[in-house]
Amino acid sequence: MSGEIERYERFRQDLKAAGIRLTEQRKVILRVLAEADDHPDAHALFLRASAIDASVSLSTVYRTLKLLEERGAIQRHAFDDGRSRFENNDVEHHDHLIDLDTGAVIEFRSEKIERLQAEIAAELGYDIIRHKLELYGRRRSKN
Amino acid sequence: MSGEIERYERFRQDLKAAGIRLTEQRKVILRVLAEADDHPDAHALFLRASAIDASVSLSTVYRTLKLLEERGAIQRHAFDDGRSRFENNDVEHHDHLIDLDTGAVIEFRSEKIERLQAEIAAELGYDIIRHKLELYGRRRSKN
DNA sequence: TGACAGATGCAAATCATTCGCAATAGCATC
DNA sequence: GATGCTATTGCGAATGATTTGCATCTGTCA
Ligand SMILES: [Mn+2]
Ligand SMILES: [Mn+2]
Ligand SMILES: [Zn+2]
Ligand SMILES: [Zn+2]
Repeated sequence: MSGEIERYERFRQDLKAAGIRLTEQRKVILRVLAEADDHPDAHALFLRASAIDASVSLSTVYRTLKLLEERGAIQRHAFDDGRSRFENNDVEHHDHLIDLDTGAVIEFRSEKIERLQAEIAAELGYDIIRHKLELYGRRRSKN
Repeated sequence: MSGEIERYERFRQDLKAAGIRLTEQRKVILRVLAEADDHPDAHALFLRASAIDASVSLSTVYRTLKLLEERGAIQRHAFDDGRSRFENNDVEHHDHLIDLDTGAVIEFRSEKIERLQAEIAAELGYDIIRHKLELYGRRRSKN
């Protein structure tokens, strides 16, 4: 992918601009996150980071994830498996369909659903700050 | 509410039919669940049950909740506060809007959204087994 | 009423995530 | 390039919700 380097640079700039130190460990984690095109959990990211630089600890992975989430650079998801999963936040908003058999996560976006959600909230007197839409399903048997 | 007793009876019948012992503790927990019209977590249910019968332990609340969930009698929700919340499963399917300021949980149902979800899944080659739609919002300021 | 498998309370174990703390290392300055 | 201050790190211990092992109790059915 060509976007990985830009993505990494964006992370880097953001931290630098905020006066946050760019440590070796953070660089590695930023790189791993920039390269990720899936929805890894903290442990998976720790493994990927460790492979590049064994000095990265799980604690620092957690701390960096929290930092980036607070800064809006990444998103945290809570699918039904107990762990938090993360993904870059520089992509268009989308929701997820989780394959119950394989665990595969499929992304989709429905303008209509997004609009309906806003309408429903408005009718109830609310503004939506964020939302969560997850479909859990099984591959349709082809008979 | 008039439905509470029927609801309690339904729980009772279900366990009995499955050859599961109707212990004092289970009766109390079933009653508390039958009376609940909110989305309490395990600890809240434990408090309500304890008030009726101090011999009910938190462990048994957890065990009973798991039992009822497995039997499809109650539903487990995982809103963004870390704990599981429960509700009777004998009501029409609905989704939730959570007030970020008060924690209030508002129920709603949109036929259109339900339909759209099924369509999207179908297009992706999937059948939806279950889904989760949660809106997190703030009361619209009235100016 | 008796027997016995299933259920309970309690404490200890899990599991993901966070935290305290002493040691380390960015980075601005000289 | 060396220095100093402070943020950051790794480690292990703490957390908080939930589960589990085990000795003891109790429904249920004969
Ligand atoms: Mn995604
Ligand atoms: Mn509900
Ligand atoms: Zn959406
Ligand atoms: Zn729904």
